[in-house]
Amino acid sequence: MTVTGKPRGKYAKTAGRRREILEAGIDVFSAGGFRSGSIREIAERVGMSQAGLLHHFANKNELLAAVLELRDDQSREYTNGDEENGLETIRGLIRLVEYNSSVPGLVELHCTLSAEATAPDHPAHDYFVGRYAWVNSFITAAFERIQARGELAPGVDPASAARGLIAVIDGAQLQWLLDRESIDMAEETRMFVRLLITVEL
Amino acid sequence: MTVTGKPRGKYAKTAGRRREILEAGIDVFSAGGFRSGSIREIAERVGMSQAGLLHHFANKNELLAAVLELRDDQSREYTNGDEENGLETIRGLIRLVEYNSSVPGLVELHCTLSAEATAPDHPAHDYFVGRYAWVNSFITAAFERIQARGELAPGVDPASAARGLIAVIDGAQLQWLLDRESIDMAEETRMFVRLLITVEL
DNA sequence: GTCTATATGGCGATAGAC
DNA sequence: GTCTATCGCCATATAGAC
Repeated sequence: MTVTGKPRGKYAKTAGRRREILEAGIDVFSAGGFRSGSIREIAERVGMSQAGLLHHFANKNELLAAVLELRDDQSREYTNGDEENGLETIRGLIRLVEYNSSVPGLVELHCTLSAEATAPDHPAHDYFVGRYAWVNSFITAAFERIQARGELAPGVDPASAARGLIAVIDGAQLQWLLDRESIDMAEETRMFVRLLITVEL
Repeated sequence: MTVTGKPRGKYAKTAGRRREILEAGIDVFSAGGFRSGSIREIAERVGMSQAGLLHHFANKNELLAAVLELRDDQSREYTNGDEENGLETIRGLIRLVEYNSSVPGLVELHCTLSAEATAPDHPAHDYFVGRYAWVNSFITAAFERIQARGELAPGVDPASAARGLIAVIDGAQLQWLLDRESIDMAEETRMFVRLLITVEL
């Protein structure tokens, strides 16, 4: 949605500032959630006043939307695997989980906001509902291709496998955030996938 | 921790009042989380002033602790199965998930608060860390007994199975709260358990 | 583009009357 | 046991100077 043609002149500085704000926004919303995180604190982190921040984003909701968009852009790079090969899609997902272990802030952001957003009146509710529906159909399609090659364990339904895989990933994140020594998110994910397929992962 | 000997006289009314407050607390903390939920709103729901509520609970944190304790008391009844039979313990867990489908408020409370409490400075952080550790060892022990009877699928580690089962349950709750039509929590849990064992569930 | 100042309102906690 | 009143703090958003 960002205008892409003009990153020069004084707009370059503005774009940089916006980016700084979004990074700080990830940190603050990660730790306190959206409702309790304050744009004041985000502003202080980038060394400006709260009113100064609101020059770049009309209001708090718009800032949240921009934060979510940035997060999406970043993690989408990981899912760009071979679209034809279902197993490769799943492997890409596991690589994403592995990468997530190195950026606790992003995991915290997702976990905190997705739970908060289960409330129907939350400003990110529709975003998360849509996102889960999309991810679900994406992973279901991958398992369907795996099944078509006869590599899905007998009695396993692709859609159910997708829901289960997403659940395992989210649930493992929660356990990991509560106690980082308690679980290896990627390993737990691999364990689950191995139960679902008949070939080497 | 409640004094159990004296539910008569004027204390009976107080105990009833406390209970009312806790029920309303579940509703409010479910919807808005602890940080954004206000004791003012809880008070209004039971028809009293905020100061009146604070006669029963010294402060907001103490109210949260009491809410969590009540929730624990309620769900503990479901885990009282046959301690010797590992599979029966798992079945009890699935019955609990089934029951949860009928009380969205409790699911919301757990999902919202556990995510919020991943922040180390959250007043319920220690509670959730301890609770997950306890549940984990409880379920691990169940899978160990299943394994001892030769009913665990080959190559499955009891501790890993426990972590995975907890993850599936938590993750399914999140999907269910975001879209109640998208998933059957108990069925998804059963699907996972069937992958882990070699006998009928 | 960033600031100060301010309007407006919600919060938790306490003091003290009844 | 419950209330009203109030204190002190923090929040978002806006107006207007520079």
